[in-house]
Amino acid sequence: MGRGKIAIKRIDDSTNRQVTFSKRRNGLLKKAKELAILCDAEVQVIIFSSTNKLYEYSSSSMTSGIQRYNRCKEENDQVVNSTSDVKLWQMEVAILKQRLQNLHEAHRQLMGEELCGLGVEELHKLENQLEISLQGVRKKKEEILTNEIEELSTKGNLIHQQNIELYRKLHEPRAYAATWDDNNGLAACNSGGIQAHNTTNQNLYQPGQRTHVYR
Amino acid sequence: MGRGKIAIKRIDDSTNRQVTFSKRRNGLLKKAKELAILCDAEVQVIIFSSTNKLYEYSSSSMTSGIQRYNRCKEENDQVVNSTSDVKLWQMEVAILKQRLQNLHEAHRQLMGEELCGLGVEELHKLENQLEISLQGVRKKKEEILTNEIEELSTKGNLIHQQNIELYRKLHEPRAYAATWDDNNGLAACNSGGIQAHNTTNQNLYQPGQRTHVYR
DNA sequence: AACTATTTATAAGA
DNA sequence: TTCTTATAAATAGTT
Repeated sequence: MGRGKIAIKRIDDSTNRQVTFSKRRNGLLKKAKELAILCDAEVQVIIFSSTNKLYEYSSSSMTSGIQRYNRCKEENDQVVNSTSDVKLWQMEVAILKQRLQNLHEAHRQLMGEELCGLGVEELHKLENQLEISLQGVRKKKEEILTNEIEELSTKGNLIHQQNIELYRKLHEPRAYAATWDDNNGLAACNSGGIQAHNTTNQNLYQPGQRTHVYR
Repeated sequence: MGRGKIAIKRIDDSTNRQVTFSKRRNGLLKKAKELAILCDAEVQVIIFSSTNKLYEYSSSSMTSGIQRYNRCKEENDQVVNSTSDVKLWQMEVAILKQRLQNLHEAHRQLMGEELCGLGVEELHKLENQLEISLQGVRKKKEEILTNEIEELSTKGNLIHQQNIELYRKLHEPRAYAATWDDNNGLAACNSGGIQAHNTTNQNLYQPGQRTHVYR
């Protein structure tokens, strides 16, 4: 309809395309409106131009129209809902809050709080879990402390060896043999390092407490 | 456009309306298609007839078209409302996720897992906490069981009393006074209820075990 | 953006 | 419904 007939395929000339878009877009929207009014129909039209501009017509509200469409399709009702992004984030928040609450409750129970809702069986399980936890923690601590002790011990021995070496060199001109008393004197010099190790060791074995073995 | 001009208002004659709907619906869909092809546009059309029949056209997929529409609408909202809702919800999600992660880590440590990152001091605190928890749980359990025992005991006594009463009534014609032996006989009859109570009580105070009180 | 020759859509009738 | 056809409306190309 016009001075000449055109084939229905993409218009190459961009100016021409833009003009035609403008004209036909208006035509389509007008016809949509007319159809809705004349025939008592519900009509929605969504148009995006090639430059990503949005044009729309809806005989009712676009949202309700789309919802009706979704209902009719009986498909992804939720996903395509009109206020989609906000709703999705809100859902995510709700889910996270629920998870947080559940975890929080479990956490408080592990802390020995909020035990009112629990029965004997549940308390029993909780107790077992706590004992397992305690075992794990104590094992880990022991491991760390044992390593520390070993390290310090090795270091102490090394220093001790060095002392013996130094002592020997000091007394070389006079005599080569180191006596017991000499060694003793050296050990006192080195007390700092060894002391730390001993302190740790003492803490490790706190005896006679209600809670036994490795605090 | 036709033999005569018509006013754009609802067509009263239902047959005429139906026919016009059919014709114009096809026209609209055809024009929508043409617009999309000619002008490289994205077009969706949704039409519900007055008899609730659905007709549609979409140059791409209806779902993606509607989603694009939603996204576009939201962007416009964001321009109007600079501190957009979506951003706020996203922030909330981020905060909740962080909290969840922290709590989760603490939880795992209370379960005696993931202890590698902890030092001796932290392990020590954790251990203390677990012992406190254990105390709490055990106390609670003991409380529940004690109550249960008491209840059973009361019930047992009540039944015992009833038995005495019944026994007395049974022997009424002969004599009113119940002897020691008589009572003893009754207690034996009632042994089931009392027995349960005693068993529970014994379990409660298991002495000299590493894991004491009700496994 | 207006104009207008033509094409297209469609109202009414069959 | 569908076909026909006269006519209204839309619009392609032009200014």
